[in-house]
Amino acid sequence: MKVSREQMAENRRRILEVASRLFRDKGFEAVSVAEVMKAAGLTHGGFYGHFRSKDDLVAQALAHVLAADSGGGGDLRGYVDAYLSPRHRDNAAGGCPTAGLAATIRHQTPAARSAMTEGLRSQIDRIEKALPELDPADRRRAAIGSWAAMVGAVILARAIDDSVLSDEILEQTRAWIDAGINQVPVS
Amino acid sequence: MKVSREQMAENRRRILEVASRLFRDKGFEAVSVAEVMKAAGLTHGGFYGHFRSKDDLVAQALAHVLAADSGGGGDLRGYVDAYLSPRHRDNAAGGCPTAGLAATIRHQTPAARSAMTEGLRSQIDRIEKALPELDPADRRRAAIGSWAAMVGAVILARAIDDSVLSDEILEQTRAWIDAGINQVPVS
DNA sequence: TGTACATCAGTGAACGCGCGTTCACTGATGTAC
DNA sequence: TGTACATCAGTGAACGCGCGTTCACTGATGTAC
Repeated sequence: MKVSREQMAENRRRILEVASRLFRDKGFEAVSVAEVMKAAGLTHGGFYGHFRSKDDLVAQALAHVLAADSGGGGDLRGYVDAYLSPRHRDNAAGGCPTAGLAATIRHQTPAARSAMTEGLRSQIDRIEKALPELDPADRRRAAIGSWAAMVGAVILARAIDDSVLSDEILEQTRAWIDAGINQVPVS
Repeated sequence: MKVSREQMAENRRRILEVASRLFRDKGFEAVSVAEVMKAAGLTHGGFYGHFRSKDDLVAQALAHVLAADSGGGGDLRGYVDAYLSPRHRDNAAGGCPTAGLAATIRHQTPAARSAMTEGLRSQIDRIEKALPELDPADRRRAAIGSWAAMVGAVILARAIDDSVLSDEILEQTRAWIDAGINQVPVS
C-alpha cells in the first residue's frame, strides 16, 4: 500500500523519534529494528525503504535528537537544576541523549561518533553563552567541567540501586557546580 | 578432562579477569560467552560449571573488578591526573570499570546494580579520605562532584572523534576539579 | 605407599530463538494524456 | 477535469547467522582400601 509523500516523510520522522526514545531507554543493541517499526505503527519490512541499515538508523536518530536538544540556552541555574533532578534521572527515554547514549557511542559507526561530536560541541557552546559574566578562559573551563559533572552524575545516579545515595549524587553535584561557577575567578 | 581444584580456581579467576577486560572494551552485550571462554583458553561448554548464566558472569565480573579497583587512595592530585589522561581514555579495556560500564548497568540484573552501588560507595569514601583538609560537608561535596566530573569527562572524551576536543575535555575538567578542590571553602 | 575406581572439570556437537536483512507481492498515489 | 496505468511505500514470509544454553561424553583427579 503506497502512501503519500507527506505521509512517508511523517512516517520517517516518527521512526526517528520513536527510535531515539527506545535507544535512550534500552540502549542501541537491545532495541530491534522490528521493535522500532512496531512502535512507529509500521511493519519491519518497510524499514529499508527509509534507512540503509540499523547502523544508519542509529546515526540518524542520534543526529536528530541531538539537533532537537537545546538545553542550557538562557537560564543556566534552572537548566542544571532540572538536569540533576530525580525526574530527569528517572526519565531516560525522554531525557538527555548524551547521558543516555554517550558511553556506548564508542561501539558505533563513525557517522554516529561524528553526530555525537557535533552535539557535544554545540552543547559546550550553549553553556558558555549562558556564562557571559566570566572571562573566556574561566568560561570555557566552567562550561566543560560542569557539563562533564552533569553527565557523569546522571549516569552514576541511574546506575545504582540505592535511591538515597542516588539522590545525594544529584544534589551534591548540583551544589559542587554551583560553587564552581560562582567563584570561578580562581586565585 | 578433569582438572585439579587449584587449576579450576585459577580458571575461574582467569575467566573473571578476561571477562572484565572484554566487557570494559566492548560492552556487556557485544561480548559472547564463547568469546570470554576462548580468551581464557577454554571452550564454551565448560562455562556453566563456573557460572549459572551470562548475567551471573556479568554481576560477578563487575564485583570482581570493582573490588580490585582501588584508585584515589593517597595522592588525589596524581590520581585525577592519571584518570583524566589520554592514556586512560585510550585504554578502556584496562581502565576504570565505572567509566566503561556504569551507563549500561541500568539494563543489567539487580545483582550487577548492587555491585555497582557498593563500588560507587567505596570510591566516594576513598576520595573523601584523600581530602582530609576540608571540613566534612565540603569534603563530601568535593568527592562526589569531582568523581562525577571525572567519570563524565572520560565518557565524553571517549565518545567523540575529534582528538583535539577530546584532549581539551580531559584537560579542562582536570583544571575545573583542581580549582574546585583548592577553594572549596566557599563564600 | 600403591592400586582401583568414582568423581567431575572440561569438550564440542547440537538445540531453539531472535536478530538484521531480503524479496515477491499489494494496492493507493500521482502522473500522462 | 477525468481516466488509465506506471510507480513505489508498505506488507509479511523467509533467509542465514550468532547467540545463550544443554548434554552425552572424556579422561585426569583424588579418595577408599
